[in-house]
Amino acid sequence: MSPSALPYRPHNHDACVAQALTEARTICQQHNARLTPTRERVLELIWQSHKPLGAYDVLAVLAADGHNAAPPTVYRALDFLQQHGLVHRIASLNAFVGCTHPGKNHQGLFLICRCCGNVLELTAPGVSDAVKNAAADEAFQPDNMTIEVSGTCPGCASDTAHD
Amino acid sequence: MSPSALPYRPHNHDACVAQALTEARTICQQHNARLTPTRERVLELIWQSHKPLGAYDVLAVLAADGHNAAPPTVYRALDFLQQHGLVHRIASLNAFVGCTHPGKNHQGLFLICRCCGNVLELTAPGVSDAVKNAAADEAFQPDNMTIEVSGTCPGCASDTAHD
DNA sequence: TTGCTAATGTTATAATATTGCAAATTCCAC
DNA sequence: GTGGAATTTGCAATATTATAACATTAGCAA
Ligand SMILES: [Zn+2]
Ligand SMILES: [Zn+2]
Ligand SMILES: [Zn+2]
Ligand SMILES: [Zn+2]
Repeated sequence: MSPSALPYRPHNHDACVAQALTEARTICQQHNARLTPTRERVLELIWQSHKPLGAYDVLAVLAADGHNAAPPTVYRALDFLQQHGLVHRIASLNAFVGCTHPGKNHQGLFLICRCCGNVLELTAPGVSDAVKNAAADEAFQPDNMTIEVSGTCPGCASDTAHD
Repeated sequence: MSPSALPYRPHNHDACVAQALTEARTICQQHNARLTPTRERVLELIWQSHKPLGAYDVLAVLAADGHNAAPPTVYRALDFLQQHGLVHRIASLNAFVGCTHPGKNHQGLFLICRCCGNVLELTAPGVSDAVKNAAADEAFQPDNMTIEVSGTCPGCASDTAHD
Protein backbone atom coordinates (compact mmCIF):
# COMPACT_ATOMS: atom_id res chain seq x y z
CA MET A 1 0.00 0.00 0.00
CA SER A 2 1.26 3.45 -0.83
CA PRO A 3 2.43 5.63 2.03
CA SER A 4 -0.23 8.15 1.06
CA ALA A 5 -2.85 5.84 2.56
CA LEU A 6 -2.03 7.31 5.92
CA PRO A 7 -5.45 8.01 7.35
CA TYR A 8 -6.36 4.37 7.07
CA ARG A 9 -3.78 3.10 9.47
CA PRO A 10 -2.37 4.10 12.80
CA HIS A 11 0.23 6.77 12.54
CA ASN A 12 1.68 9.56 14.57
CA HIS A 13 -0.94 12.08 13.78
CA ASP A 14 0.66 14.83 15.84
CA ALA A 15 3.46 14.67 13.33
CA CYS A 16 0.92 15.12 10.51
CA VAL A 17 -0.35 18.26 12.17
CA ALA A 18 3.06 19.63 12.97
CA GLN A 19 4.22 19.09 9.44
CA ALA A 20 1.10 20.66 7.99
CA LEU A 21 1.57 23.75 10.12
CA THR A 22 5.24 24.03 9.26
CA GLU A 23 4.55 23.72 5.57
CA ALA A 24 1.74 26.24 5.86
CA ARG A 25 4.08 28.79 7.41
CA THR A 26 6.58 28.29 4.63
CA ILE A 27 3.98 28.52 1.91
CA CYS A 28 2.41 31.66 3.32
CA GLN A 29 5.84 33.27 3.53
CA GLN A 30 6.47 32.40 -0.11
CA HIS A 31 3.10 33.88 -1.02
CA ASN A 32 3.65 36.96 1.12
CA ALA A 33 0.46 36.06 2.92
CA ARG A 34 -0.15 36.40 6.63
CA LEU A 35 -0.90 33.22 8.51
CA THR A 36 -2.52 35.05 11.39
CA PRO A 37 -3.30 33.35 14.70
CA THR A 38 -6.93 32.76 13.77
CA ARG A 39 -6.00 31.30 10.40
CA GLU A 40 -3.36 29.11 11.92
CA ARG A 41 -5.72 27.91 14.63
CA VAL A 42 -8.38 27.05 12.06
CA LEU A 43 -5.86 25.14 10.02
CA GLU A 44 -4.79 23.25 13.12
CA LEU A 45 -8.41 22.37 13.88
CA ILE A 46 -9.04 21.19 10.34
CA TRP A 47 -6.03 18.97 10.76
CA GLN A 48 -7.17 17.56 14.08
CA SER A 49 -8.07 14.42 12.16
CA HIS A 50 -8.32 13.13 8.62
CA LYS A 51 -12.08 13.53 8.78
CA PRO A 52 -13.49 16.63 7.14
CA LEU A 53 -14.71 19.25 9.56
CA GLY A 54 -17.68 21.54 9.00
CA ALA A 55 -17.33 25.29 9.34
CA TYR A 56 -19.64 25.27 12.32
CA ASP A 57 -17.63 22.53 13.97
CA VAL A 58 -14.61 24.78 13.70
CA LEU A 59 -16.67 27.62 15.06
CA ALA A 60 -17.72 25.56 18.07
CA VAL A 61 -14.13 24.76 18.96
CA LEU A 62 -13.13 28.40 18.62
CA ALA A 63 -15.96 29.25 20.97
CA ALA A 64 -14.72 26.63 23.43
CA ASP A 65 -11.28 28.22 23.08
CA GLY A 66 -12.83 31.37 24.44
CA HIS A 67 -12.55 33.05 21.04
CA ASN A 68 -15.78 34.89 20.54
CA ALA A 69 -16.05 34.19 16.83
CA ALA A 70 -18.93 34.52 14.40
CA PRO A 71 -19.41 32.53 11.19
CA PRO A 72 -17.66 35.05 8.94
CA THR A 73 -14.48 34.62 10.95
CA VAL A 74 -14.39 30.93 10.17
CA TYR A 75 -15.46 31.24 6.55
CA ARG A 76 -12.88 33.93 5.94
CA ALA A 77 -10.14 31.83 7.44
CA LEU A 78 -11.24 28.84 5.40
CA ASP A 79 -11.33 30.94 2.22
CA PHE A 80 -7.82 32.10 2.92
CA LEU A 81 -6.59 28.57 3.53
CA GLN A 82 -8.26 27.32 0.37
CA GLN A 83 -6.81 30.20 -1.63
CA HIS A 84 -3.34 29.18 -0.58
CA GLY A 85 -3.96 25.51 -1.18
CA LEU A 86 -3.80 24.51 2.47
CA VAL A 87 -7.26 23.01 2.78
CA HIS A 88 -9.83 21.58 0.39
CA ARG A 89 -13.55 21.86 0.55
CA ILE A 90 -15.38 18.57 0.08
CA ALA A 91 -18.48 19.59 -1.84
CA SER A 92 -20.41 16.42 -1.16
CA LEU A 93 -20.01 16.92 2.58
CA ASN A 94 -19.94 20.71 2.93
CA ALA A 95 -16.83 20.23 4.97
CA PHE A 96 -13.13 20.92 4.88
CA VAL A 97 -10.03 18.78 5.07
CA GLY A 98 -6.34 19.58 5.19
CA CYS A 99 -4.49 19.32 1.89
CA THR A 100 -1.91 16.58 1.99
CA HIS A 101 0.02 17.95 -0.97
CA PRO A 102 0.30 21.65 -0.18
CA GLY A 103 2.60 23.68 -2.34
CA LYS A 104 2.53 21.08 -5.07
CA ASN A 105 0.43 21.84 -8.08
CA HIS A 106 -2.15 19.09 -8.05
CA GLN A 107 -5.71 18.09 -8.75
CA GLY A 108 -7.12 16.23 -5.78
CA LEU A 109 -9.26 13.14 -5.84
CA PHE A 110 -10.90 12.36 -2.55
CA LEU A 111 -11.74 8.90 -1.26
CA ILE A 112 -14.33 9.38 1.46
CA CYS A 113 -15.12 6.47 3.72
CA ARG A 114 -18.78 6.35 4.62
CA CYS A 115 -18.00 4.20 7.60
CA CYS A 116 -15.15 5.91 9.44
CA GLY A 117 -15.40 9.30 7.78
CA ASN A 118 -11.74 9.54 6.92
CA VAL A 119 -10.71 11.08 3.64
CA LEU A 120 -7.71 10.16 1.60
CA GLU A 121 -6.57 12.70 -0.94
CA LEU A 122 -4.93 11.30 -4.03
CA THR A 123 -3.17 13.13 -6.81
CA ALA A 124 -4.35 10.77 -9.55
CA PRO A 125 -2.98 12.41 -12.69
CA GLY A 126 -4.52 9.59 -14.72
CA VAL A 127 -7.94 10.62 -13.58
CA SER A 128 -7.55 14.30 -14.23
CA ASP A 129 -6.12 13.56 -17.64
CA ALA A 130 -9.11 11.38 -18.43
CA VAL A 131 -11.42 14.17 -17.32
CA LYS A 132 -9.51 16.72 -19.38
CA ASN A 133 -9.80 14.49 -22.43
CA ALA A 134 -13.51 14.00 -21.93
CA ALA A 135 -13.92 17.75 -21.63
CA ALA A 136 -11.74 18.41 -24.65
CA ASP A 137 -13.91 16.05 -26.71
CA GLU A 138 -16.76 18.47 -26.07
CA ALA A 139 -14.57 21.53 -26.65
CA PHE A 140 -15.06 22.44 -23.01
CA GLN A 141 -12.31 24.35 -21.21
CA PRO A 142 -12.09 23.05 -17.65
CA ASP A 143 -10.97 25.30 -14.93
CA ASN A 144 -11.83 23.48 -11.79
CA MET A 145 -12.66 19.86 -11.01
CA THR A 146 -14.49 18.26 -8.14
CA ILE A 147 -13.74 14.55 -7.92
CA GLU A 148 -15.08 12.84 -4.83
CA VAL A 149 -15.64 9.14 -4.27
CA SER A 150 -17.69 7.75 -1.41
CA GLY A 151 -17.29 4.18 -0.36
CA THR A 152 -15.58 1.91 2.09
CA CYS A 153 -11.96 2.21 3.08
CA PRO A 154 -9.80 -0.89 3.51
CA GLY A 155 -9.85 -0.58 7.28
CA CYS A 156 -13.62 -0.54 7.50
CA ALA A 157 -13.97 -3.25 4.87
CA SER A 158 -11.84 -5.64 6.93
CA ASP A 159 -13.65 -4.70 10.14
CA THR A 160 -16.99 -5.67 8.72
CA ALA A 161 -15.69 -8.67 6.78
CA HIS A 162 -16.11 -11.09 9.69
CA ASP A 163 -19.80 -10.47 10.31
CA MET B 1 -19.29 17.36 -32.05
CA SER B 2 -21.24 14.62 -30.43
CA PRO B 3 -25.00 14.94 -30.40
CA SER B 4 -24.86 14.80 -26.62
CA ALA B 5 -23.55 18.35 -26.61
CA LEU B 6 -27.12 19.51 -26.91
CA PRO B 7 -27.32 22.23 -24.32
CA TYR B 8 -24.59 24.16 -26.08
CA ARG B 9 -26.47 24.73 -29.26
CA PRO B 10 -29.93 25.72 -30.28
CA HIS B 11 -32.34 22.83 -30.27
CA ASN B 12 -35.98 22.12 -29.82
CA HIS B 13 -35.99 22.12 -26.10
CA ASP B 14 -39.68 21.36 -25.82
CA ALA B 15 -38.80 18.03 -27.39
CA CYS B 16 -36.15 17.50 -24.70
CA VAL B 17 -38.76 18.03 -22.01
CA ALA B 18 -41.39 15.91 -23.69
CA GLN B 19 -38.96 13.06 -24.15
CA ALA B 20 -37.75 13.31 -20.56
CA LEU B 21 -41.29 13.11 -19.27
CA THR B 22 -42.17 10.21 -21.50
CA GLU B 23 -39.09 8.28 -20.46
CA ALA B 24 -39.79 9.09 -16.83
CA ARG B 25 -43.26 7.62 -17.09
CA THR B 26 -41.90 4.46 -18.65
CA ILE B 27 -39.15 4.10 -16.07
CA CYS B 28 -41.47 4.63 -13.15
CA GLN B 29 -43.81 2.02 -14.53
CA GLN B 30 -40.94 -0.42 -14.83
CA HIS B 31 -39.93 0.36 -11.24
CA ASN B 32 -43.49 0.11 -9.99
CA ALA B 33 -43.08 3.63 -8.70
CA ARG B 34 -45.70 6.33 -8.79
CA LEU B 35 -44.91 9.42 -10.79
CA THR B 36 -47.47 11.53 -8.97
CA PRO B 37 -48.52 14.95 -10.25
CA THR B 38 -46.20 16.78 -7.89
CA ARG B 39 -43.26 14.60 -8.84
CA GLU B 40 -43.99 14.97 -12.50
CA ARG B 41 -44.35 18.72 -12.19
CA VAL B 42 -41.05 18.98 -10.35
CA LEU B 43 -39.35 16.91 -13.02
CA GLU B 44 -40.82 19.16 -15.68
CA LEU B 45 -39.53 22.23 -13.86
CA ILE B 46 -36.06 20.75 -13.49
CA TRP B 47 -36.13 20.18 -17.21
CA GLN B 48 -37.22 23.69 -18.04
CA SER B 49 -33.65 24.31 -19.12
CA HIS B 50 -30.26 22.66 -19.10
CA LYS B 51 -29.26 24.85 -16.20
CA PRO B 52 -29.43 23.27 -12.76
CA LEU B 53 -32.29 24.49 -10.61
CA GLY B 54 -32.18 24.91 -6.85
CA ALA B 55 -34.79 23.30 -4.64
CA TYR B 56 -36.08 26.70 -3.61
CA ASP B 57 -36.35 27.79 -7.23
CA VAL B 58 -38.60 24.81 -7.80
CA LEU B 59 -40.52 25.73 -4.69
CA ALA B 60 -41.06 29.26 -5.95
CA VAL B 61 -42.53 28.04 -9.21
CA LEU B 62 -44.82 25.63 -7.40
CA ALA B 63 -45.97 28.55 -5.30
CA ALA B 64 -46.62 30.58 -8.44
CA ASP B 65 -48.56 27.58 -9.74
CA GLY B 66 -50.86 28.05 -6.80
CA HIS B 67 -49.54 24.91 -5.17
CA ASN B 68 -49.09 25.71 -1.52
CA ALA B 69 -45.93 23.68 -1.06
CA ALA B 70 -43.36 23.63 1.70
CA PRO B 71 -39.69 22.64 1.35
CA PRO B 72 -40.23 18.98 2.24
CA THR B 73 -42.57 18.62 -0.71
CA VAL B 74 -39.83 19.63 -3.08
CA TYR B 75 -37.05 17.73 -1.39
CA ARG B 76 -39.17 14.61 -1.29
CA ALA B 77 -39.98 14.88 -4.95
CA LEU B 78 -36.32 15.45 -5.75
CA ASP B 79 -35.29 12.47 -3.63
CA PHE B 80 -37.76 10.32 -5.48
CA LEU B 81 -36.53 11.52 -8.85
CA GLN B 82 -32.92 10.94 -7.87
CA GLN B 83 -33.74 7.49 -6.54
CA HIS B 84 -35.12 6.55 -9.90
CA GLY B 85 -32.26 8.11 -11.82
CA LEU B 86 -34.33 10.89 -13.35
CA VAL B 87 -32.40 13.83 -11.96
CA HIS B 88 -28.92 14.40 -10.63
CA ARG B 89 -27.84 16.64 -7.83
CA ILE B 90 -24.88 18.85 -8.65
CA ALA B 91 -23.01 19.00 -5.36
CA SER B 92 -20.89 21.98 -6.27
CA LEU B 93 -24.00 24.04 -7.00
CA ASN B 94 -26.54 22.62 -4.56
CA ALA B 95 -28.83 22.28 -7.52
CA PHE B 96 -30.52 19.69 -9.66
CA VAL B 97 -30.49 18.86 -13.31
CA GLY B 98 -32.40 16.37 -15.42
CA CYS B 99 -30.57 13.16 -16.24
CA THR B 100 -29.93 12.86 -19.95
CA HIS B 101 -29.34 9.10 -19.78
CA PRO B 102 -32.21 7.88 -17.65
CA GLY B 103 -32.73 4.17 -17.46
CA LYS B 104 -29.19 3.50 -18.61
CA ASN B 105 -26.75 2.42 -15.99
CA HIS B 106 -24.18 5.18 -16.00
CA GLN B 107 -21.81 7.29 -14.01
CA GLY B 108 -22.29 10.93 -14.86
CA LEU B 109 -19.61 13.51 -15.43
CA PHE B 110 -20.89 17.04 -15.47
CA LEU B 111 -19.44 19.91 -17.47
CA ILE B 112 -20.71 23.08 -15.88
CA CYS B 113 -20.30 26.33 -17.77
CA ARG B 114 -19.53 29.21 -15.42
CA CYS B 115 -20.65 31.65 -18.06
CA CYS B 116 -24.03 30.41 -19.31
CA GLY B 117 -24.79 28.01 -16.48
CA ASN B 118 -25.65 25.12 -18.74
CA VAL B 119 -24.61 21.64 -17.75
CA LEU B 120 -23.68 18.85 -20.08
CA GLU B 121 -23.81 15.36 -18.65
CA LEU B 122 -21.36 12.90 -20.11
CA THR B 123 -21.13 9.19 -19.56
CA ALA B 124 -17.33 9.06 -19.75
CA PRO B 125 -16.58 5.42 -18.96
CA GLY B 126 -12.89 6.19 -19.35
CA VAL B 127 -13.08 8.57 -16.45
CA SER B 128 -14.97 6.32 -14.14
CA ASP B 129 -12.61 3.48 -14.94
CA ALA B 130 -9.65 5.69 -14.12
CA VAL B 131 -11.29 6.62 -10.83
CA LYS B 132 -12.05 3.00 -10.04
CA ASN B 133 -8.42 2.09 -10.71
CA ALA B 134 -7.15 4.87 -8.50
CA ALA B 135 -9.50 3.71 -5.74
CA ALA B 136 -8.52 0.06 -6.22
CA ASP B 137 -4.86 1.00 -5.83
CA GLU B 138 -5.76 2.12 -2.32
CA ALA B 139 -7.98 -0.91 -1.70
CA PHE B 140 -10.93 1.45 -1.50
CA GLN B 141 -14.36 0.19 -2.56
CA PRO B 142 -16.17 3.01 -4.35
CA ASP B 143 -19.86 3.21 -4.20
CA ASN B 144 -20.69 6.63 -5.44
CA MET B 145 -18.76 9.21 -7.43
CA THR B 146 -19.16 12.94 -7.79
CA ILE B 147 -17.36 14.23 -10.87
CA GLU B 148 -18.04 17.85 -11.71
CA VAL B 149 -16.02 20.14 -13.92
CA SER B 150 -16.48 23.88 -14.00
CA GLY B 151 -15.24 25.88 -16.91
CA THR B 152 -16.23 27.47 -20.17
CA CYS B 153 -18.41 25.81 -22.73
CA PRO B 154 -17.63 26.12 -26.45
CA GLY B 155 -20.49 28.56 -26.98
CA CYS B 156 -19.31 30.95 -24.33
CA ALA B 157 -15.68 30.60 -25.38
CA SER B 158 -16.48 31.69 -28.93
CA ASP B 159 -18.71 34.52 -27.71
CA THR B 160 -15.88 36.03 -25.71
CA ALA B 161 -13.17 35.23 -28.25
CA HIS B 162 -13.66 38.45 -30.22
CA ASP B 163 -13.18 40.87 -27.35
C1' DT C 1 2.28 61.00 12.80
C1' DT C 2 -0.58 60.11 9.07
C1' DG C 3 -2.76 57.61 5.90
C1' DC C 4 -3.40 53.27 3.46
C1' DT C 5 -4.53 48.31 3.21
C1' DA C 6 -5.53 44.00 5.03
C1' DA C 7 -7.76 41.65 8.60
C1' DT C 8 -11.22 41.11 12.09
C1' DG C 9 -15.52 42.02 14.77
C1' DT C 10 -20.48 42.28 14.81
C1' DT C 11 -25.14 41.98 13.55
C1' DA C 12 -28.25 40.45 10.72
C1' DT C 13 -30.00 37.61 7.22
C1' DA C 14 -29.93 34.50 3.21
C1' DA C 15 -29.94 29.96 1.32
C1' DT C 16 -30.19 25.12 1.76
C1' DA C 17 -32.04 21.04 4.07
C1' DT C 18 -34.24 18.04 7.65
C1' DT C 19 -37.35 16.31 11.54
C1' DG C 20 -41.59 14.89 13.30
C1' DC C 21 -46.16 14.25 13.26
C1' DA C 22 -50.86 14.41 11.41
C1' DA C 23 -53.95 13.90 7.52
C1' DA C 24 -55.05 12.19 3.21
C1' DT C 25 -54.65 9.16 -0.52
C1' DT C 26 -53.72 4.88 -2.83
C1' DC C 27 -53.23 0.01 -2.98
C1' DC C 28 -54.53 -4.53 -2.24
C1' DA C 29 -56.49 -8.50 -0.06
C1' DC C 30 -60.70 -9.98 1.31
C1' DG D 1 -67.05 -2.51 -2.38
C1' DT D 2 -64.73 -2.38 2.34
C1' DG D 3 -61.14 -2.48 5.85
C1' DG D 4 -56.65 -1.96 6.85
C1' DA D 5 -51.76 -1.31 5.59
C1' DA D 6 -48.55 1.35 3.19
C1' DT D 7 -47.37 5.29 0.66
C1' DT D 8 -47.72 9.99 -0.13
C1' DT D 9 -48.64 14.63 1.17
C1' DG D 10 -49.40 18.76 4.28
C1' DC D 11 -47.59 21.48 7.60
C1' DA D 12 -44.93 23.71 11.31
C1' DA D 13 -40.88 24.06 13.24
C1' DT D 14 -36.07 23.93 13.18
C1' DA D 15 -31.37 22.69 11.77
C1' DT D 16 -27.44 23.58 8.97
C1' DT D 17 -24.57 26.08 5.88
C1' DA D 18 -23.14 30.51 4.02
C1' DT D 19 -23.04 35.52 2.97
C1' DA D 20 -23.94 40.74 3.16
C1' DA D 21 -23.00 45.02 5.03
C1' DC D 22 -20.72 47.98 7.76
C1' DA D 23 -17.83 49.31 11.83
C1' DT D 24 -13.36 48.64 14.01
C1' DT D 25 -8.67 47.40 14.55
C1' DA D 26 -3.97 45.95 13.41
C1' DG D 27 0.07 46.18 10.42
C1' DC D 28 2.92 48.83 7.70
C1' DA D 29 5.08 52.45 5.04
C1' DA D 30 5.76 57.34 3.70
ZN1 LIG E 1 -2.54 11.91 10.36
ZN1 LIG F 1 -4.63 18.88 -2.04
ZN1 LIG G 1 -32.89 20.85 -24.36
ZN1 LIG H 1 -27.46 10.78 -15.67
